[in-house]
Amino acid sequence: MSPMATDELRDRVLAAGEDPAASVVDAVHGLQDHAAIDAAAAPMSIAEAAEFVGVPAPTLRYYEQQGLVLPARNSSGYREYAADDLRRLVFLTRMRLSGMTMRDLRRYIALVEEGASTIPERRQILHDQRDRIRRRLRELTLALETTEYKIRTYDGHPEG
Amino acid sequence: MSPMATDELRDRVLAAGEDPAASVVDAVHGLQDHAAIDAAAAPMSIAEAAEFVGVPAPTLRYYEQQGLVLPARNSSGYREYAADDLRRLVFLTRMRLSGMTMRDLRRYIALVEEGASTIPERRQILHDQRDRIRRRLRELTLALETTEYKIRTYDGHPEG
DNA sequence: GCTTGCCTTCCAGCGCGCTTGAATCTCTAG
DNA sequence: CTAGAGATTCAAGCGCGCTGGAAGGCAAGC
Repeated sequence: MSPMATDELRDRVLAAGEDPAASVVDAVHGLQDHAAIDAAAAPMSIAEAAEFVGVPAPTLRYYEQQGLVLPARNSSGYREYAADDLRRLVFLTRMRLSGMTMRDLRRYIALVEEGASTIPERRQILHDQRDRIRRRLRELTLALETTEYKIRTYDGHPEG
Repeated sequence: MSPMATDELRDRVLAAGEDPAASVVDAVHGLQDHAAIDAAAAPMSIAEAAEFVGVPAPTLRYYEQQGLVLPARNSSGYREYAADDLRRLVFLTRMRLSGMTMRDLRRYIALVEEGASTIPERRQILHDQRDRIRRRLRELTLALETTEYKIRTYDGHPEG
């Protein structure tokens, strides 16, 4: 088990709001990928974009530094996240939440920017990621059973 | 997302063997907790114990340093993992695999060593952990759907 | 004009969970 | 007797993904 830095976005995202399980995840789920973000809407500031996808603004700067999203700048040098940038951010944060590493995400985005000829490799990356998610789901299901089993043994001794 | 070090055991465990998804997890699943480990069997060396639970030997030393398992020593100072130690190791590695942090695990084990009066708090820890696992399962299910959706969009353009 | 607040860049530091290296000791086989 | 594999301790280092601080620019309200 290498350092679970990948778990942390999840933890932070979920630790916040009132409904720790639903808020961000559900909000993101509402946007069915390339739908639901109005292309004509005014671009967002970094603070607005951060709020929108549920991560801190410095994380967006970090993602930009990693080459994952490169928003335009206004005349003062401020970032302006347009609809395309927001769609990509939604994708990125979802993939991070799925446990995809920054390394793979960098590779994937680099391919996206290279054009349609890279679609086969992109598909392969997503296939692999899908398999990892499925494997992880199996692990977690087993872990859930184990935990529930243990809880039941304690429930057999409710006096403590 | 803070560093996901918690993902690393999982990754390492699953990256190894021939059947990357099944081997260790299934082996561990076979041991239904406090069953299936022969109390009368000879104690294991650190290398054997490591192999048994599917982690490197240094990790077992690390766990010991963290107070999670304290095997007896033979006359030469070598560790001897007895049945109880092995059962605990199985528990520990499963809980790590479920995403439980070292911090919580330290707390939990400390309570175990304090005796039966700590059972209510132990149960609470496991309840919380169960909730985290369930939440994570929901997230991953959503991420899986997103990934599969994306794959389908690529499959619509099989020429690349 | 000045304060307040959000923006900028750059770079260093952190938290987690191991992982590795160095130096040394012990057991087994030949 | 000796070589080699495997054990020990201690402390330092790593990889990942942010996170925070310093130093300063820009915009809006009083």
